[in-house]
Amino acid sequence: MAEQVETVRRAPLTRDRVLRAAVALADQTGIESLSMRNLAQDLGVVPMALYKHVANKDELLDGMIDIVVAEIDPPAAGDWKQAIRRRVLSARRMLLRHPWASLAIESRTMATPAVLAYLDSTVGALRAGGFSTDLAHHVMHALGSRVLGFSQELFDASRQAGRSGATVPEAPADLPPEMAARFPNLAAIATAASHDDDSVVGPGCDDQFEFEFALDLLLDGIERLHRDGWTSHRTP
Amino acid sequence: MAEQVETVRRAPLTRDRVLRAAVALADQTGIESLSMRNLAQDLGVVPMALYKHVANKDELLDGMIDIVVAEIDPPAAGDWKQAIRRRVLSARRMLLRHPWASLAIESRTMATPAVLAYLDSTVGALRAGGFSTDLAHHVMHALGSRVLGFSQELFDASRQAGRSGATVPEAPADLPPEMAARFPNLAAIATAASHDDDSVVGPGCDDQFEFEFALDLLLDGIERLHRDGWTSHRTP
DNA sequence: CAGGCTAGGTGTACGCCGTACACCAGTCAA
DNA sequence: TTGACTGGTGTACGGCGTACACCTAGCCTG
Repeated sequence: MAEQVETVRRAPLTRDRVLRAAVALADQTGIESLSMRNLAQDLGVVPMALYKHVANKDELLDGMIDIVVAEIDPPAAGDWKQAIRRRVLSARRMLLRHPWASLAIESRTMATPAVLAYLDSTVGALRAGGFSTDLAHHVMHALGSRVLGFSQELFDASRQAGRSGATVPEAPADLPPEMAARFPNLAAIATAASHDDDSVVGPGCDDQFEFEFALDLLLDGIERLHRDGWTSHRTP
Repeated sequence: MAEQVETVRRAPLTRDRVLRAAVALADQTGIESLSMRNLAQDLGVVPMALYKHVANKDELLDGMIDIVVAEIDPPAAGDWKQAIRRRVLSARRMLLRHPWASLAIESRTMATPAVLAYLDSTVGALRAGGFSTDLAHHVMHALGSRVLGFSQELFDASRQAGRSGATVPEAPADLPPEMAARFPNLAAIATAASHDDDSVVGPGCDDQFEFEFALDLLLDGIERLHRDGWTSHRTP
């Protein structure tokens, strides 16, 4: 009386099993050799079976990103500076564990829930530290591109797939109300950017300003180090 | 007496014509629809003809990167800070003109001549401003990931295609002598990193340190703004 | 128990991709 | 004249994402 007809019944596929297998495969063999066919083979299944659990390869990648972003440590209590620092370093460790992730994240349009949650709680840590929404907004841009390219172009749609250089500001595109409810801190800085400044030419998020803000922040710091004769050697 | 047999003799392909057509195509239709077949069609030629001018698609991408990187303004004379600032902003304008370039650059191993020349002359501007090679080295890392992801992992090979998380430092991998001669400033900071510090655990470029250096630079600047109640509004 | 619905795995097929390989038409040096 | 070399051609192969039709097992309802 054989328990099963002939083979040990394989555990049934689930979306989660598919995504985790995809992450493992990308970790081991690199993102460029992650194909639906290879992934299916890893799972002992025919390629088309995957499409019962993810809509297509893009959605698979989005799901993988959500999984690894969720690995970033939650924000710690206490001093905002320490909290942010730890958070960013945790994100970096995640990226080192999953070398494909950084490029994958940058190449997506990225509005996945886990990414938004990550950004939102980071903004939350800033605001808890007493930052104005205005400053928190710019700080997120400044930090963003450092830690993963995250949030760099979060608030405008102009980045889309390589549209020719037309840099029309486009719509302010603040979060839809359902999102705003789930991510209040993000909503706060998004709307802050829109209504704060009547003086500035267009509404929405001034990408150029953000870029120069971060750049000048770096340059001023660098100038200070230079002036003070900074060196990485501990004095002997 | 027809001048040509039947068709107006098409201008002969050259490597440069191929690369520029590829850049134009990527600008117009996005990098994801740049295929050897589409490119060949644009040039009025059969796909395989391209391979007489570029070895393969990866080399095509490298060539495209060289072309757009060469568009970045050369460093201006005078104040280092102004010079770097202008340079970085020029690079940014290039990236806005060629939206595909930033991802393309980050996904390559990137040791292409134009990229190295760009980095080298930037280091040169710093040194001309009196920076120690030590400081210039760290500054390049701090600036690097801001402007394009450039130089981020320039001096180590560990980034390679998604090798599993093994973060072995690997060989210091300073420039081969022929490269060192062409890019003296790069060579200076590369070797500076290797021989300066006997105290540090391993030789070579400490990636983690670079990352924290840049991060702390940002955080300190941010802290200062926060303390001073900075706001982007001009006082009314 | 019969019948049918549905979720999930299968098989085949299509059009795209990069590119290996054999070929061929001019041009030019010997 | 000849023979090599340069650059464009044609065919073909294996891999990719995925549309579409199919099958099967389990369950719900009568």
